[in-house]
Amino acid sequence: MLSMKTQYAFKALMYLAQKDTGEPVLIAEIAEKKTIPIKFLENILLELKKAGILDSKKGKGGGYFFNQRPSDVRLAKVIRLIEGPIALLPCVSLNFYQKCKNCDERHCGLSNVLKEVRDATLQILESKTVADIAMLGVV
Amino acid sequence: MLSMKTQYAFKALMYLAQKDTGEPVLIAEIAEKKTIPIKFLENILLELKKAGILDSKKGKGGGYFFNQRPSDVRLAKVIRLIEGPIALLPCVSLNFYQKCKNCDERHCGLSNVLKEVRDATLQILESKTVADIAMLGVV
DNA sequence: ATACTGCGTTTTCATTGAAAGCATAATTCA
DNA sequence: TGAATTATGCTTTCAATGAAAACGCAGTAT
Repeated sequence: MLSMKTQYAFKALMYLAQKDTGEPVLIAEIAEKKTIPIKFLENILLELKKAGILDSKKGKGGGYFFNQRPSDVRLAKVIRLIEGPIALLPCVSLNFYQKCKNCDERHCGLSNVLKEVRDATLQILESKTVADIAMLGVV
Repeated sequence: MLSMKTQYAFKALMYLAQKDTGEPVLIAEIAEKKTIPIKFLENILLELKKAGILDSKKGKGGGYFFNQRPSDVRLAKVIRLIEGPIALLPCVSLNFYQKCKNCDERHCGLSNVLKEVRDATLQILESKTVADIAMLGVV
């Protein structure tokens, strides 16, 4: 299951994408509209900024806005950034690989199956973007 | 990512399935061969027993053994039992459904995508069994 | 200059994961 | 019957993580 943090990240991104105007949006506004604890949200938005997905402006008229186009932000990227590995085991992860003790991966039936799961999952999460999930939200 | 507990559960099940002989196997033997903390393993095996997957016998010559055939134990069942929901969000889970606040699921782009992920995942985890992953392990 | 707004650092609190300890119940075998 | 063997039940512990709250600093517009 995705953590609260990741869920909040998606809600914030969807909100920004739906507002559509390129104008900066206040953290406080996102927090209120999406009922996210404001200090927690600050953290999340900062991570998204450091990853190059969002950018921000301080002072009056400041706030957060997209640095990349929402249609360029793949869901897999957001999940890896906020949540961590997508795979179900470390020894199956592409981006966070770690060898698992006590199992020879070449012949481990479990990791073979979980690789299939990973690939099926990634095929979806790498093809869908923030723009996709924001559009459906508006319907 | 799957918890240690779930990984241990799979290791134990694979070990039992590979031994093949219907004879009871000591908790201590599984714990040693698979380097699993013994008291933790006791708990796990007990859960598997309560779920009807394994059975046990006390006293000399006792231990754990399969109650169902390994080829009847789907991976999805084990994960749901030990780990919990397979879906990435509660509002997308079949077996552990919970409504999520602040989002109308019918029109939520995120939950729509995560439903696709869930279905792709389940298609694999519902079709593979303990027997499958145990066989590959022996190759 | 000052109000506004994001940034940084630290602390807290509750929950969960991952065990360890110890006593009890069932079974076998001598 | 009794002792050894093995699983079961119940409680406690310990560390890590998730989810925040507190407080103050830094940049920007007017």
